[in-house]
Amino acid sequence: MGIAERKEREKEDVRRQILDAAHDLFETQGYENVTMRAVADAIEYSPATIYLHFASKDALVEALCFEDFGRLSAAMNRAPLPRNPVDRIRALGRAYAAFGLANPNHYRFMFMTAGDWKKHANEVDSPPARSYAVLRQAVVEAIDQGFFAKNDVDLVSQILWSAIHGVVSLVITFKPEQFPRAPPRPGLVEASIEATLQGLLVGREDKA
Amino acid sequence: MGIAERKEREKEDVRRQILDAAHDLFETQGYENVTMRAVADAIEYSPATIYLHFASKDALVEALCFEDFGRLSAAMNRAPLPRNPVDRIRALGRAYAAFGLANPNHYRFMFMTAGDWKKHANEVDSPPARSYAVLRQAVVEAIDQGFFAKNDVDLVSQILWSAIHGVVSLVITFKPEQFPRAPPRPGLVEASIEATLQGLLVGREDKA
DNA sequence: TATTGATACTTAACGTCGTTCATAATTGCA
DNA sequence: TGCAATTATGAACGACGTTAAGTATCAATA
Repeated sequence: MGIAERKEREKEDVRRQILDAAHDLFETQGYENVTMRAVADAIEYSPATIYLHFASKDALVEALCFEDFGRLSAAMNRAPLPRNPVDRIRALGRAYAAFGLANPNHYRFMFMTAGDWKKHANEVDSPPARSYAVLRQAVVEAIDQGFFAKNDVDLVSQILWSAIHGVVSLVITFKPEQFPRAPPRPGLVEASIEATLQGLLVGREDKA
Repeated sequence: MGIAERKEREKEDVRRQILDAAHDLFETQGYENVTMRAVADAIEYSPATIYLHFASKDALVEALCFEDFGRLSAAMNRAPLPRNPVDRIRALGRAYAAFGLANPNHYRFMFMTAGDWKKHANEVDSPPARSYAVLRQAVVEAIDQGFFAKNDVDLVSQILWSAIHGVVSLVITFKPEQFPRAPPRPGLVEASIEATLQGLLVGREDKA
C-alpha cells in the first residue's frame, strides 16, 4: 500500500507549500495582504486548490499561527525555567513579550481580533490555553509558597496575563511616533512586569 | 447671505445623517459591517454621496470615533475627579475601562488596529492624546507628592495605561467562554488597577 | 425672463476580495 | 481497456471601497 502513502505525502506537500507561502506573506505583509490569489500565485496553483486543503482563509491563517505559537511553546519548555515561581513568571513574561513583538501579525491575529477561530481557543492545545496553563501553574506555586496572597488563582493569572498583553498590544498597535506624547520608554516591558509583580507580592522587599 | 448659510446647514445635516447612520451600524455590527452601501441605504442616498462628505470609509469611522471619545473626555472632565492623585488614577482607570467595555467597536478601532488614521493620534486633541494627558498629569502629581518613586513620568504613565488597556482589550477580544480555563473573574478590572498601583507605590500600607 | 455656472447627487463601472461550482485532467484499480 | 476517485482548474458570483462621467437643481447674473 505504498501508493496511498505517496499520495498522502504529495497532498501533505502541497499543504506545506501553501502554509509556507502564506506564512511568508503573513509575516511580512500582515493579514489583509495574505490573499488567496497571492498565495496561489506563490505556489503556482490556482486559488481554488487552496480550498482543497483549507476551508477558508481564516482556517489557513489559524493553522499557520498555531504552528508558530507551537514553536514558541516548545522553545519555552526547552529553555530552563527558574524553579522560583516569581522568577519564572518574570521569565515567562519576557518570553511572551519577545515573541509577540517579534511576530506582531501572529500576535494580532491570535490575541487582538475577534474571529470565529476562537471557538477553539478554549481547547487545551490551543496557543492561548497552552501559554496560560504554564503561567497559571507558576501562580499556583507562588501562592502556595506564600509569595502571593491567597487569592483566586485565575484572577491573579489574568492580572498578569493582561498586564503583559497590554504592553505588547499597545506597542504593536502604535508606532513609536504615534504614541501620545512620548514613544514607549525603554524597559517598559520589564518595568510593567515588575510593577505588576510587586503589586501582587505580599512582603515586598524581602520576597522579591 | 441667508442662502449660503442654509446650504451650509443642509450640507451639515447630511453629514450628520451619515455620521449617525454609520454610528449605529458601527456600534451594533462593528467595523466590517459598516458598509458604504449600507450607510447609503440607511440615509437613502447613493453610496457616492458619502464621498462628498468623507474622504474614505476610514475617515468616516475615525470621525465618529473621535466624536464619541470626545463625549467620554467631556464627561470625565465634568465629573469631579479626586484631588488625591492616586485615587484619581483609580477613577480614571475605572472610567477608561467602563467606556472601552461599553463601546468595544470604538475601542477596537482606536486602540487595537493599525490604520492610517493614527497619523493624527499624536495631535493634542486626539482621543489617545487627551486621555493620556489627564493620566500623565495625575502621575506627575503622584510622583511630586511622594506616592510614587521618582521615575520617568512617561514610563510610569505607560505602565498604567498598558495595564488597563490590557484588561480591556483582552475582554473585548475573547468572549467569556473563550477565555482559557476560566472566564474573566469578576473584579478583574479593579484588581488589575490595584495591583499595578500597589506595585508603583513607595510605602505601601500607609500611602494607599 | 432666459442663461450661466456652480453645487449636489446618481448611475455605472473598475478592480479587488473570498469563495464556489461545473468541468477537465490525472491516476490507481478492476 | 474501461471505471471511479481524486486533484486541479477556469470562470463566475456577490460583496466590497472607490471613482469618473453625467444629470438635475437652483441661485445669481445678463
